[in-house]
Amino acid sequence: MTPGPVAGVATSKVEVAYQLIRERIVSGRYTPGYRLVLGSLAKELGSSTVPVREAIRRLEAEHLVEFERNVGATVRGLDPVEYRWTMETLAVVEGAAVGQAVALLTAADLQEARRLNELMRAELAELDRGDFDTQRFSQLNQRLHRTLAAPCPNPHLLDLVDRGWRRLSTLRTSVFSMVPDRTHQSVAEHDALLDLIASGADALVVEHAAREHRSATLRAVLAHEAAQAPTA
Amino acid sequence: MTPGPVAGVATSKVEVAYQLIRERIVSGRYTPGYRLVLGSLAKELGSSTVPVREAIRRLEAEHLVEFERNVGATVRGLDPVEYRWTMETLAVVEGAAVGQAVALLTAADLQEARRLNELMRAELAELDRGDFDTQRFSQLNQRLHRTLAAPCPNPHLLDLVDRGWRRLSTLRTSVFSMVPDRTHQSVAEHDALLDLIASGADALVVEHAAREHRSATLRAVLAHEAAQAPTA
DNA sequence: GCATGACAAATCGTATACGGTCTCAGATAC
DNA sequence: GTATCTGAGACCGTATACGATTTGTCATGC
Repeated sequence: MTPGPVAGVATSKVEVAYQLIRERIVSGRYTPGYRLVLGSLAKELGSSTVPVREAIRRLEAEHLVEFERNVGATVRGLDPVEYRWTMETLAVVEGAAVGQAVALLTAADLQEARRLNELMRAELAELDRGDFDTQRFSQLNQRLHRTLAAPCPNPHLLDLVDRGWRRLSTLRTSVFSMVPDRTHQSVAEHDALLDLIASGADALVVEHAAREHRSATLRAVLAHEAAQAPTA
Repeated sequence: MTPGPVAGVATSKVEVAYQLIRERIVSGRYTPGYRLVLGSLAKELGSSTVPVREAIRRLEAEHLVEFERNVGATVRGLDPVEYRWTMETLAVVEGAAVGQAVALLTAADLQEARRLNELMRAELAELDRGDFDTQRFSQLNQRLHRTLAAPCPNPHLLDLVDRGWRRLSTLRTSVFSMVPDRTHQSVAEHDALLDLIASGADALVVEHAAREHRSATLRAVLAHEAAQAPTA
């Protein structure tokens, strides 16, 4: 036996199923409401339903899927209310993570963050030419945020930040395509945040700025929603 | 079949196993390092290993148990490092929750909090008589904290707070019995925090105070540990 | 006496099987 | 035409079974 020469056995079927399903949710292949049928997934993975079930329960714990007894699992969407809770929580934990990371940020980290923001700015220049790639912009944005939070020494906090990002990634459309105004503001706020860090500002001040940066996005989205559907 | 007349089917075996094991961990019956053997638990519960396994994986997601492939699950302890990460994270999320709750706190909530703190103070008076009940003191402390955080409208945040508390409850000995000094300081800080809230202080100020209150406990424990075992 | 290897027991990981529950379509009564 | 009932199909929940992996023990060789 042993199909894979060495590393074949290292990962369990649960892990395989978990990675596959999660990737499909995060990448948008499975959109909110999509039904995750144990039997079908098991057949596709060449396994039984037991590992698939366990993987789905794990995704449930991360709020990526919804599970109803005797009915089944569906991909969870982010309704406006959930979006708000998630963003508020992310503002808190990401702010704290960045605040704790600031003392450990190296010059290289800061430079990388600036580079990413410049790439975002460059992408933004395409906007006038009608060749703006929202997907790429969002990806750069996330990488920048990750760069600033990564040195945080508290793994629990980083895990909460990761979970928040993952939930947001289930949104089919990027926030930046919904509220185009936020693109320019975002880049400008990144600059301000990086300047603040470079100036050696106090951790609490940086934390507050990072939190405000995310809260501002949330406020923009809420305002946009209110404008779209005034009869809420 | 159907041993229970009506409500027997409402809960799944997974849920039963989860509740049972969690209760035993939190109550201290299963101490850190205790091995959770699937077969034994299944036999005790009158079920198969499959639901027990799922329950244990759920507890793993909450960091209450540790799972190693092909080896098994053990109850997780809070080593000093883990304790620190947990307390730091709790300081952040609990602070934020209290900060968000402050605008929604009713006079009755505040009064209840004051009452609980007075009960703590009363318990403290027993300390000199050698009749101090650490358990009760800790319980009052947690109820007070819960009272202040509960009105926070963000369920995600409250969930994180709850998880933090649950992890801390796995400590066999209360912090207050380890570092007796913190008892008096804690009560005093509660008073200050309640005064701050009653004075209509800004949410950010309250948040910071709540965070500092918990951070102070962490610092006290760390200092105590350093004094106990200087050769770390 | 200590290291090394093989064997056995314990336990995990997953496939298969089957009973229970839900959903939905079609038929029947009004 | 609408509402209710009935039945079949799909799917979930869990028991059982068995192969795979780990761990500890004991014998063997140095």
